[in-house]
Parts: sequence; C-alpha cells; structure tokens
Amino acid sequence: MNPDNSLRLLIIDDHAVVREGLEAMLGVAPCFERIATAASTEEALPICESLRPHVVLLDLRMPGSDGFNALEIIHQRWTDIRVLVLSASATAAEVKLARRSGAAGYLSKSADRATLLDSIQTVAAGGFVFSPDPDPYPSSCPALSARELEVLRHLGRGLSREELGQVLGISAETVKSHIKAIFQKLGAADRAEAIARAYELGLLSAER
Amino acid sequence: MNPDNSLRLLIIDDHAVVREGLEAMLGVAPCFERIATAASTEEALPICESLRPHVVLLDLRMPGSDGFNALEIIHQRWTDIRVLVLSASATAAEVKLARRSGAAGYLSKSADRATLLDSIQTVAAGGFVFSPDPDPYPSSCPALSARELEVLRHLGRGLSREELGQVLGISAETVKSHIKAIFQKLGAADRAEAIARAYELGLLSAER
DNA sequence: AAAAGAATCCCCCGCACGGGGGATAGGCGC
DNA sequence: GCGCCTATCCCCCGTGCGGGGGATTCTTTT
Repeated sequence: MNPDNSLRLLIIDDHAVVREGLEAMLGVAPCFERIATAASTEEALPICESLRPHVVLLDLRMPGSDGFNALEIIHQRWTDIRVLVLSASATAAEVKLARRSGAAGYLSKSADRATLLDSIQTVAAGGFVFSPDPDPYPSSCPALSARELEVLRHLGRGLSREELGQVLGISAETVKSHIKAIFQKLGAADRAEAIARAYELGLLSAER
Repeated sequence: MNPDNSLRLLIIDDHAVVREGLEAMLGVAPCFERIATAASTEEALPICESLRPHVVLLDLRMPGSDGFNALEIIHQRWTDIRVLVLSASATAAEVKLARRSGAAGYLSKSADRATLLDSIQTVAAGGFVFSPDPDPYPSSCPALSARELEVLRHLGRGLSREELGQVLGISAETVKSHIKAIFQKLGAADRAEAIARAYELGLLSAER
C-alpha cells in the first residue's frame, strides 16, 4: 500500500517509556522515512509545522493541555495530517468523541504491533480505524454518550450549568438534562459522586 | 556490574504497545540473556516458574487482578525475583505501598531509557530504586489533613453534609468547615472539581 | 414505517450548597 | 507564655443544584 521509506510519523506521548518504546518498535519497519517524538502538545506543534508528518500517533491522556485539545488543534491547522489516537481505555464514548474531534482512528494500547502497523498504514492511506472492540476494562458502565462525556469532563473542572452551556454553545437547561442523564447512568447522587465513579470506571483518567 | 547476556527479564503489562515497545527498546541492550512478556498476572506466574527471571518489570495498572496482587504473589513465591514497578503516576502513597508489598523499585513511565536500564541493573544487583523525585506532575497539593481526606472520600460517595456529619459523628457545620478548607487547598470551585483534582493529584486513586 | 435513542429546550419548586462573617477548645513548637 | 494549626461549632444569606414534570427535532435502528 505504501512504498518503503515514505511515511513520516510523529509520536506524541508524555511517557518516555511509551515514546521510546514505540519508536524502537516501529523503527524496524521499512515503511517509515522518519519517526519523530514529542512529549507534549506544545512540543508537537512546531514539529508538525516543520516535519509535516503523514500520521500522528497521539496519546489522549497527557498532563496540562489534554489530548483532545491537541487533536482539535492539529486537525484544524493541518487538515492533511492524519491523527491516530492511542489510548489506554477505549470507552465507546471516548472513541466517538475522538472521531468527532477529527481523529482518523482510535486504537487501544492493548493492540498488538501488527495491528498498530496496519492501522498506521490504513490511516495514512486515507482510511479510518475505529475498532468497535470493547476493551477488557470494568466497563460495566452504561455507556455515556459522547456529549455526556464532554459535559462530565467539564463538571470536573468546576463549571456551573450556565458556564458549561456557554462553553458548549447550548442552553443551561440542556446541560441540566445531560447532567441528569449522567447521574442516572452512573448511579450518582450528585456531581461529586459522578466524578468519582467516572474515575473508578475509567471514563476519566488521572494521567491526563 | 552485570556481564553481557546474563539477565533474564520478564515484562508484565496489559498493553501490547507498552509490552512490545519495551521489548524492542531493551532488546538492543547487551545485558539481557532473554526477555519475556506477559499480558496479565495469570500469564506471568507460569513464566516466572519456568524462566526464573532475575527482574520483573511490572505495570501496576492492570484490569482484573490488579498489579499489587501480582507484586505480592511474586514476591512471596519467589523471594529471589526482583520486581521493578513501572507506573504511570508516581503517587507518594503508591510508592510507599509498592515498597511495603515487596517491590525492589518504583519507576515512572516518564523515566527515559537510560534511567530504565540503570534501574533494572541496580535492582538486579540487589539494589533498590525508589526515587524520591516528584513526578513532573501538578503535585503542588497543599497537603490535606487526615480529617479532610476522610471528608473528601465521603464526598466522592455522594454524601450530603448532614449524612457525612452522622457518619463521622460531628455536626454538619463542622463538615462544612472541612469542605471549605478542602476547596481552598485544592483550588476547587465545588465538590465535583475537588474530587477531580484529588484524583489528578493522586489523593484518591481509581485502583483501590 | 415505526420505534428508539440522542440532543435540544422549557416550566415549577424545595433545599442543600457554598461564601461571608465569626467563636472555642486542644495540641505542638520554641 | 505565645503563636500556629487543627478540629469543632454557630449564624446569615443568596443562588445554583437537582428532582419532578414536560416538548421538539434529529439520527439510527429495527
């Protein structure tokens, strides 16, 4: 599909182990012209500009500017760059959200090397990789919708209904409806419990 | 310290990417006789028996039987095997717990390749690696008091001030004071943000 | 075509929440 | 003894929160 030495790849992950590991693992494949790495979004942007990678491997969970930010920025600024999201927990809701944010694919870290290489090539060729495979995680959560997950994330930042509505461009009443649905699905009595349950279920993660 | 080709290493991580990445990354080092991998605790135990690795690289965050289990089992069954814990978030409490559970070392995934290799060799030689280095994470938490942490935990269970007061045997007003202090220390606007920050800072942990 | 779900918006209402003031004890350091 | 911190308790007060009831448009599924 892709001739040898033709792909430029950028790996964005805050963990050196994952970063260097991926580099070592993919470095032996003949299809890459160059593999670059970045530990943060800030570090990644100038590299995108200069290297013009075909594919970006992006970890969603990073401290500071979270992965979704990076995803949206890259997708909007360089529409030709294909972003393949690599995440620890592949929640259905998060996959959906990633897709809507412009990702070309979403891969669990549980994927093996062959799958990873395949996915990179597929994505580079203009394809999409959104495996509907549920991750071997607790996942006994009644699947929040993409919108609900988005609301939930902002709840964790201390936003009021009103503020949240402004951020999302919807009315505070709608936000209320979403929050109500979240409570019901997570079996939470209030926002605090909802956030706690979200962390326990892996819907939110400490290593952003 | 260690002659070439003398070390047997077992990598335990549920993420294939990390597993194979580490393998590829460490494979080039001359000090290893053999590197094996396992995706779960169940998979790892028979390998420990047959391979008798000198060092086990263990990821604490795994679904099902969590990492601490594996750590304790391995440490008790094969006292000569040195376990080097590799974790995403190096919470002080978690490091302490790992040490007490028999780990020979605790390393953040943010550690670079050289540090990792060093640590493996140190541990294999009978040494310990418990870097008191705070992770490049927010970690600027102004130390909640024991009582405040207790209150915080219950907040995550959705208790009201009144209920919380009954559980702790104090008045709801006092609970309010504690909550107020928690907000101030964590810079949170409300309970939801307090819980989120607590998880991010490692004050609360998803893998109980 | 019909059913189901998601996302959007609206009403009423009670009360718990969180911010602002305090006060009184006990423990620890020096 | 004096300061500092923590834990405990109390008041007032506005408003945001969450529960209850709805409605309308979509898309997706059946």
